[in-house]
Amino acid sequence: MSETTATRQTRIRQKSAERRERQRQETRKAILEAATRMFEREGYEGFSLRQVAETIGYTPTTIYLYFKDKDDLLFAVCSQGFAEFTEALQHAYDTHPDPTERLNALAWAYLEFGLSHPLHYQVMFMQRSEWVTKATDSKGEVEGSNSYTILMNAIIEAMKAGVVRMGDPIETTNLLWSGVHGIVSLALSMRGVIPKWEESEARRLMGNYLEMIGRGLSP
Amino acid sequence: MSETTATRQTRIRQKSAERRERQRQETRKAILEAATRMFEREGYEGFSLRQVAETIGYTPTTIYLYFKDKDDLLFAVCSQGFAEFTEALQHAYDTHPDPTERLNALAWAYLEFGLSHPLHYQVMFMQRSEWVTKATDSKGEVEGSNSYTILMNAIIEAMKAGVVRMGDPIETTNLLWSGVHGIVSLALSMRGVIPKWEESEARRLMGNYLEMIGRGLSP
DNA sequence: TTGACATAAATAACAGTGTAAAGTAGATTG
DNA sequence: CAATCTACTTTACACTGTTATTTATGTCAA
Repeated sequence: MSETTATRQTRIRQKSAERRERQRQETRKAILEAATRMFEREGYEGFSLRQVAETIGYTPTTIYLYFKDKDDLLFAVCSQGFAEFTEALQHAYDTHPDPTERLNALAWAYLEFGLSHPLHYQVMFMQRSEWVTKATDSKGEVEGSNSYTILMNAIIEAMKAGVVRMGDPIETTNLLWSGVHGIVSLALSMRGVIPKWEESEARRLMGNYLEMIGRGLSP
Repeated sequence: MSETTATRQTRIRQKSAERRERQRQETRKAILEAATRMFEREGYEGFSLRQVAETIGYTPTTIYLYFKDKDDLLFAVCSQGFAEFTEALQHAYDTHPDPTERLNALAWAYLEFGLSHPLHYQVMFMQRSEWVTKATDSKGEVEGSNSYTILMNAIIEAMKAGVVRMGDPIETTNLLWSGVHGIVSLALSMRGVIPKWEESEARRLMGNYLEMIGRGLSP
């Protein structure tokens, strides 16, 4: 009997540990969600640890039990952004078999992500761009699944298909990347500053850009 | 006699007022210079009003007698950056009569400014891009003397000369602008983050970009 | 069941930040 | 000489992120 009680006790103990762990992940998730809402409302500069804590009825210091510091929390918020971004590109990649259309679709998806997640985009690629590597590293992603490599693969295939002139794939990827990044970052920077720079202008610019590199990159 | 003393007094009073005004501008300049040094060392996020005050032996509140608030001081720092930037572009414009070379020179000057003034560039065009208009407005510049218009004029002339295909000058300017901005901002964001992205990579990328748009924009 | 222990959360405190209101020596002026 | 004006400081407030310390609360073995 001592044996059965022993096993029962260990079972209970394990269940208990599981439940505690589950609860821990739950409050962690609650903090993260509150932080995300907070970030999407206030942006990078207005993001405040204490306010996040307040909205979910915790003391500021409690957050430190679940995240190393403010940066760590904000990075967790951004990680979701990176995941969504990669997913958007991957979807564009998967749904367009034709090499040329695929490249265009990737550029458009890139733009749409930036326009629909301006705050995320800005912190991911402008304010805290050092996180781009940290994000892909921490998720242990294989080479082929991060956003940069998706773009590069599309370019390599376009080269193979003979619709893009041959050359160092990395250089060409950087060329395309900096182009779309320039359009997106400029659109986000200038929206509300220069009247002309609404979303429509960003889209027209992207159209012109794709048209131009269609000529400039053709073999 | 009362008249001569009266005029003498008024003269003295005026000189005194002038001297006070001169001293006032002097301390204002001292604050601005300290702020500039501070900014170039600490960057946008690390920029602190109280530290600026400390380095020049003033109380924090004194700065408010010369600048409206922290933002106003930082904007004054940036204004110098904008002036230098415009000057660099203007110089590139003036020293290259050939339309094609002129466009290339403008792009290279743009890149060099960004690489040699990374902190200024980032705050001017990435963190606080709303100041681009404020800067040109406050200086009361004519249409033709700000950086954007320099670029556009170069493009208009390149179109007239038949080396760039006809089209809406504004659209083409935006295309070129977003391209070089993409290269510069990405270079600054990724320096130190991705090993490959040193300055040399930015320059190689600019070379490729100019080569490509040479084909893509040719008539 | 009780006493030791671990875990979660809160308190208190520190060193910063920008900013506004009130006070204070010293020059300027009638 | 007294009043006023000017440049500046002192004081204070409401924030910020972060650390060390306490206080409950639940878990666990004897």
